[in-house]
Amino acid sequence: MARSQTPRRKRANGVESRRRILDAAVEIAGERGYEGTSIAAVSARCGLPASSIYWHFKDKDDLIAAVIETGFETWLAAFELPAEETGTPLERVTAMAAGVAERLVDAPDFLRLGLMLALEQRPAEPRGRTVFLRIRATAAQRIAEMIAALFPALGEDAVRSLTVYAMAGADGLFVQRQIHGGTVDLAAMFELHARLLHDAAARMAQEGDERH
Amino acid sequence: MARSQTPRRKRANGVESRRRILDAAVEIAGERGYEGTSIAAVSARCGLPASSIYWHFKDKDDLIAAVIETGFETWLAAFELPAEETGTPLERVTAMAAGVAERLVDAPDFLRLGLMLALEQRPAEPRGRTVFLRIRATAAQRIAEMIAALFPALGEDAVRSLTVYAMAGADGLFVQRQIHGGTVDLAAMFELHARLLHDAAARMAQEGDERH
Amino acid sequence: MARSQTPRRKRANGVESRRRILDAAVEIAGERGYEGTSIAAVSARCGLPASSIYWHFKDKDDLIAAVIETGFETWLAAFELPAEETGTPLERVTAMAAGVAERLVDAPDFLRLGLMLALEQRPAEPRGRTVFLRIRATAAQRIAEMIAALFPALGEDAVRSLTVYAMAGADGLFVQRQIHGGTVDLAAMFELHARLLHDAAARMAQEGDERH
Amino acid sequence: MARSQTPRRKRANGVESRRRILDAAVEIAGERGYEGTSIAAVSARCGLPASSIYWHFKDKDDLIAAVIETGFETWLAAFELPAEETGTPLERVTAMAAGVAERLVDAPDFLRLGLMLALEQRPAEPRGRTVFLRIRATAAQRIAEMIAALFPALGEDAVRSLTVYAMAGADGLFVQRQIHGGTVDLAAMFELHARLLHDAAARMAQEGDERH
DNA sequence: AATGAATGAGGATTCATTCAT
DNA sequence: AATGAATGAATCCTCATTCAT
Repeated sequence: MARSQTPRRKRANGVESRRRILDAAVEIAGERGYEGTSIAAVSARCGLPASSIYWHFKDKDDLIAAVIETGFETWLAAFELPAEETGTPLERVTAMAAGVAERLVDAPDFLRLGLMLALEQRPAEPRGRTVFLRIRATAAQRIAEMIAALFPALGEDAVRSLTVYAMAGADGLFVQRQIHGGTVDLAAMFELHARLLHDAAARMAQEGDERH
Repeated sequence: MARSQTPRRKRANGVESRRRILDAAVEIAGERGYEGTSIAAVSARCGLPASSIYWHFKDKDDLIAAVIETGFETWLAAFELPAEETGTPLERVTAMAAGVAERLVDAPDFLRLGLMLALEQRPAEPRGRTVFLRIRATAAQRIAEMIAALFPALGEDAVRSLTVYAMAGADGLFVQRQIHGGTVDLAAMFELHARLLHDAAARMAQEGDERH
Repeated sequence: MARSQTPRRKRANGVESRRRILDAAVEIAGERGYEGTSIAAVSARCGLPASSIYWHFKDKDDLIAAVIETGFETWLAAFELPAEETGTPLERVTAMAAGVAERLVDAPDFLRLGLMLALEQRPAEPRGRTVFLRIRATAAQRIAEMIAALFPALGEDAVRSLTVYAMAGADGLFVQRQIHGGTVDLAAMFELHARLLHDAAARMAQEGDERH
Repeated sequence: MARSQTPRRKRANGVESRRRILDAAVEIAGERGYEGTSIAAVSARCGLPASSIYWHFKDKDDLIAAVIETGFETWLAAFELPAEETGTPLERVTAMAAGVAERLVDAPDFLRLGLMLALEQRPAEPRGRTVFLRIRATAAQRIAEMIAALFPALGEDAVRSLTVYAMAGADGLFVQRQIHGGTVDLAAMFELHARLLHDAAARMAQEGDERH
């Protein structure tokens, strides 16, 4: 009985701790990249001793990978899929782009980290990089399917090119936002991106048609 | 005569050494980013002891900044400006894009480093980041001027948007290339980028015209 | 049971380790001063790796400050206060001086370090210096009170002068001892110091009296 | 002829350079002690490259020793010896003390350095320390002779004690001045010191007399 | 008389990680 | 579930010194 007087708190709570560590880690890693993220810094920011971090994660690599994973999960969870599959192709491409733009505005930490990892080219690739690239690949797959569905006349190569261009635009606009901050109107830029992609797809579809 | 037989143990040659250090540093920093670049690694790759690196550069920060600076200089030097200012706007935009694409293929180290620095958001900003952003800003200025010249009907905002989009596309395509390697046909993608930019500019110019 | 045979490689014991580090540090710093004290040397003398020192102390500055602090504490603890407040002024001053002389003989490391720190005049003052000066200031206060109590006729200025002279004599004799070693009979010299101080105080008190 | 157009300056001038180096070195060493004085810092303060310092001085030890030597020379040079050997013993002791006090006020760098060296107790004694102690020894000799001359009745031991006490007072007051700055009125304190020394000598001389 | 360049040893400090409790 | 203590390897950088010119 005397025991339960000091209530809850400090009653070791794994889930909570794990979350706190991850929260601290995204912030730091999103600011400073993989190497710039020291366990000591994460420990300082989350208030748990470094050794506790090792109770929850095998090693730094594991921690960063988890950051990417859960970061992506929460990012995805925020998406309310438009579901209704109606409207002109332009409308649908634009709607999609608007969704991405919206998500991009306030979840930059995990994405920034991901991009940094993606740019690195070191011999022993961090697992977080692999995870991030896998996620990107499935995203690209999704985009490719959408393009193919909206413009059935497009050949495989055209779809591939457009997909690459679509991803590139998203990455690039994200980078612009990182660099120039609020100055860049992500919503407007993504609307432009959607429009240009749509026009390009439409033209390519037509050209492809004519050729046959 | 007999004297010059042994090359006399490391004849002091500042310029040469500095170059060797910078060469080693771009490679490493381009692969692993700022934090990932250890002075010891640079020392190992260039053959000079770490303390010698500090003769040529005040600090790691100074070294990285110099890497960005000279990296950009050599990058620019490789550009053969088309000079002849003729052709349709589309031709000219495309030519410009082709030039950039070409440069992007084989000078990725310094650019990758620059992008990584740009993405970082640490409290004490590395000087290299500042330098890189300054360079980018003048590049953006150049692009804006070109767009304004080719499409005089465009308003300020339109030029700004198109410039951001142009830079974003370039960054994004560079990132795609880093991630997917040779799979991405930079020349083709930049041609597409140029075309879309041109079409967008043309349409905006027309819309602006009609409004008045 | 079989288990506890090997003392299990360095059983963690914070308090013990901290003490060992401090012990090693006083010795070295007392011999060579602040800059002359390398963490590596301390590590070597106390047997703990350098990195362990940093578990116990934030920095070298922190370590040296702790050396001064605990050095002074143990030094003070060794004083058996005469308690009995009787005897002629001369007897009491002499008793006090004898006590100090005694302490000065065998606790020179921490004091030598303190004096060296006090003499330094570098822009970024080591924290140990501040601590040492604070301690000295309270010691001086104690001396001033004693003088004022024994010679109530003395004015403020006279007390201040005598206090400065008392401290100066102590410092100076300590220095002589450091330089000339056993040759200097600290006990005798401090007895002389006490006598002269007493005479000066007595005369000043008398002069002050006559003036009114 | 064309040669002498750019006049004097930079016309290598050994004496000048040597002086600049020494000036820089006293300042720095007087602030930070032996170990705290880096050749690089001296080089920065005097404007000559580190390698030039090695042209004028064999090594750091040599430089510091030279600092002590020349520091002492200029210090001594400033003394205008009272020469006239008249007056009561008290007057003469006081005059001497006044002279020392005066010199002590504005030449603290070299003395501070000397004291720091004297306090150090490291295995490999810097040559500067030896030099400083030698100088002190001759100074002590001078004092002893003066005391013996003024109080012929004093025995050897008494002279020795008084000499030690005289030096100790000077050192201690110097230290007080270093610590408390202008607050300490060196002139007044040295006058007190002289008076007390004189009284002690007089009494000792009398006691010695009576004993016989 | 002077100096630019170089260099190995050592400086303080931080790193990721482990382990006994 | 958590943590205080420890640790070897690595970090950046400064040190005193040398040497060819």
